[in-house]
Amino acid sequence: MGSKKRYTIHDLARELNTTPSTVSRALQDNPRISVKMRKTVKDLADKLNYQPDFKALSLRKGSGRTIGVLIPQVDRHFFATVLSGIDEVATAANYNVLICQSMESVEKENALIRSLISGKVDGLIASISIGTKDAASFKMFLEKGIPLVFFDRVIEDLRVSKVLIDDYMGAVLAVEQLINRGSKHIAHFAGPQHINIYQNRTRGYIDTLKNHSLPIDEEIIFYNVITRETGCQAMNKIIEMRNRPDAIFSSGDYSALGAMICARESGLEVPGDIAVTGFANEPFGTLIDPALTSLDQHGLEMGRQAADLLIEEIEHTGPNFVPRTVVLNPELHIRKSSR
Amino acid sequence: MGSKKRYTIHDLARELNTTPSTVSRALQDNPRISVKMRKTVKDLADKLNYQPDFKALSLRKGSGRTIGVLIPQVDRHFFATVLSGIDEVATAANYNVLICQSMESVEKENALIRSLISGKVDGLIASISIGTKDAASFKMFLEKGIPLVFFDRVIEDLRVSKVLIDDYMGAVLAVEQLINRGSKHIAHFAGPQHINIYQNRTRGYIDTLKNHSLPIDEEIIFYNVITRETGCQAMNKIIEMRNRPDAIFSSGDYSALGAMICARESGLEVPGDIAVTGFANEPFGTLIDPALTSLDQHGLEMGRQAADLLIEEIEHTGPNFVPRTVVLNPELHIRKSSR
DNA sequence: CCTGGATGCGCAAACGATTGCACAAAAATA
DNA sequence: TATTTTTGTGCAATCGTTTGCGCATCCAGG
Repeated sequence: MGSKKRYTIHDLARELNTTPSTVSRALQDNPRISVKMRKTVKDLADKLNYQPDFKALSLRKGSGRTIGVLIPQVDRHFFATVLSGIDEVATAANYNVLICQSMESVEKENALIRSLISGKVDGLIASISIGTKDAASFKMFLEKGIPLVFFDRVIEDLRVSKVLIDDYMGAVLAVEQLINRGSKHIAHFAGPQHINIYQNRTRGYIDTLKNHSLPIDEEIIFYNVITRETGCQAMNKIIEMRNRPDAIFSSGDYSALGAMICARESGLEVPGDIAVTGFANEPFGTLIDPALTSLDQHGLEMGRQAADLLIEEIEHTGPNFVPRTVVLNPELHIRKSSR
Repeated sequence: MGSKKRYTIHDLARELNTTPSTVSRALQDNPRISVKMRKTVKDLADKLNYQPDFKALSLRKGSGRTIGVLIPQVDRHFFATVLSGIDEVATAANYNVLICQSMESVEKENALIRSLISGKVDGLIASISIGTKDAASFKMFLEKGIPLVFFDRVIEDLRVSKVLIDDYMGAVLAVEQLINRGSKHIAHFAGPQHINIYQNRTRGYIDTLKNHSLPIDEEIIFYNVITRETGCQAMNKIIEMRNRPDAIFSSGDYSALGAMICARESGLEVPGDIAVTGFANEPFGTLIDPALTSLDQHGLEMGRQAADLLIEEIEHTGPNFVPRTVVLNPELHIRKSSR
C-alpha cells in the first residue's frame, strides 16, 4: 500500500528512459529541455509525489537554507516572542529554523556553538546566556565565516550586526515618569552588570537622577535582582529602612512582581506607599492588581529585524560587509503601579 | 587573518600526504589505521579546528539527526514548555530540533508538512492547529515512512504514537472539587468540539454532573469559549441570568480570566458569588487575585515523553511497529477562585 | 549539396564524507 | 628461503542532486 519509498531523480529517469540530468533540468524548467519532455517529467514527478532530497540538495548547493537561533530558554515569554518573529521572516524567505537553548549555561552554549560550526546553519541569531563573559566561542564561529546576529543580550565588542532596544532610553523614560508623579527617592533593582542591557538600564537610572539633581544612593541600588525571589528579598530590606524609598525602578518584571507581592504582605501599598515600574512588559503585568507599569521590548519586531539582518547578510554578504546595529525604542506602558 | 575557510577531509589528506579515506578512518579511531597515523591526523584536525561537514554527513548517513516540531504558536506558554521538554531530550540524544509554527492556519500547516517530507527531518512531533479537520497531509507524511508523534491536540484515528493528558479525568477532578465546595449549578466554557482535548473536557463535565445527579443545562454550556474576550462575553450573559450559576468550569485559563475580569467589573465576587476553575495552569493564574484554580498539563513532561517516543521509533523501528499512547494525569491546583 | 547554427539530450565531475575491497609491505610461519 | 598471514593504506563507489561541456540530429542559408 502507498508509496512508502522515496523516489529519486534516478527512479524517474529510469522510468522515462532518460537520464537524471534531463529530469533535473526538466523539473527546473530549463529551456534547453523540450517543452514536451518537461511536461512528461513533471507529470510523473507529480504522480509519484517526488520531492528533491533535502540532504542531497543541501550538499550540492552548499546550503540547507537553515538559520540557527541560540537563546537561553524558549519557555520565557520574551524569547518565545522573538523566536516567533524570527520564524515568521525565515519561513517567508524559505528558511528553516533550528532552535538551541543554552539554558543559561555557558558550557551548553559553547557546546551548541561548536556543534553549529559544522555547517548545520547558514547563519545564527543569538542572545547570550547570563554567564557568558568571553567571546571565544563566538569568535571561533565567526572565523568559519558564518554570519551571526545578536539581539538583546549581546557581546559588545564583536564585529557583528545587532538588534537592541534602547535600554538606556527605557530607563530614562521610566525614571522620569516616576519623578513626574512626585517620587523623589527612587530605588533600583539592577541586573548583572556584565550584561549590556542591565548595565544600560542602570546607567539610565543614574543619569536621570543626576539630571534631575536627585542624589544617587548606593544603599537603594540592589544588584543582581532579577528574579521574583530576589525582588521580594530586596523589598523586605526596603521595608526595614528608616528613610524608605517611595518608588522602585526594576530592571525586570519578575523582580518587580516579587517586590509587589512582598509589599502587600507587609501591608505596604502600591502605588500609594511605593510606586513600582518594571522592565519587559510581561503579559502578566496587566493581569495583576495593581497593573504593573513596564517597558515593552517589542520582541516580535526584534525577531523580525534580526532575521532580516541575518538573511540579508547570508545572501548579499560582500567582501566589504559592514555590521549594522538596529536600535528599537522601548515603549513605556504606564499602569496603576506607578500612577 | 584566521582560518576563514572550512577544511575538508581532502585538505587534511593533502597536508599529510595521504588520502581522504585514511583521514576519515583515523578520525574514527578505526583500528586498521596505525596508532601513530591516527595521532598525526587528529593533531592536525585539532589544530585546524576541523569538523566533518554536516551536510555531507547527512547525505552519506541518510540522516541529519533532526526532529521537527510542528505547533500552532511557539509564544504560547504551553507550547513553549513542551518545546523545551522536547529540546531537552533531543539535545541529550544528539538530535537537532527544527521548529515550525502553523499559526493555527491549516494552509500553513499543510505547506510545512509538505516541505518536511523532503527528508529534512527524521521524525516529527506535532500538535494540530485548531482548524485541522482532515488527516490527508499527515497521512501523506506517514506514507513516506517518517515517524510521527502527536501530543495534546491529536488526530484520533491516525495510527501513530501520542502523548496526551487525561482531559476527561481533569474535568472530573475540577467539577468534583466545585461540587465538593458546594456548587450546584455549574456552567461550562467549552472549546471547539472537533478537537479531542476540548471534547473530552466537556464529556468529563457532563458525566460528572450526571454522576452526582445534577441536571445538565445546555443553557449554561457555552461553546467555543477559549479566549479572554469570549470568556468575558459569556460571563456577561451569565450575569444577566435569573437563575445564575454559582460556578464555572472553563476549558481554558484565558476564558476563565476574561470571565473573572468581567465579573469584577460587574461587581460579582469570585469565588463568593461564583467560583471559577480553568484549564492549563498558565503562570498568570497564581498572580491574579483571586488566584485561579486550574489543571496543570505537565507540558515539560509531555515534551520529554513525546521526544522519547519519537526517538525510540526512529532508532528502533521494526517492521512490526506498534504505536503507543502515553496518558499523563493532569493535576488540579486548587486556589482561591474555587475555594 | 555542403556548411553552420540551433536544438535536445547525455556524460561525467562535483559537493564532502564513509566504506568495501584490493593491494602492497612487513611480519610470522613453514 | 618460500609461503602465508597480518598490518596499514589507497582506490573507487556511493549518497541524490546540479551543471559545464560535448555530441548528435535537424533545419535553414548559401
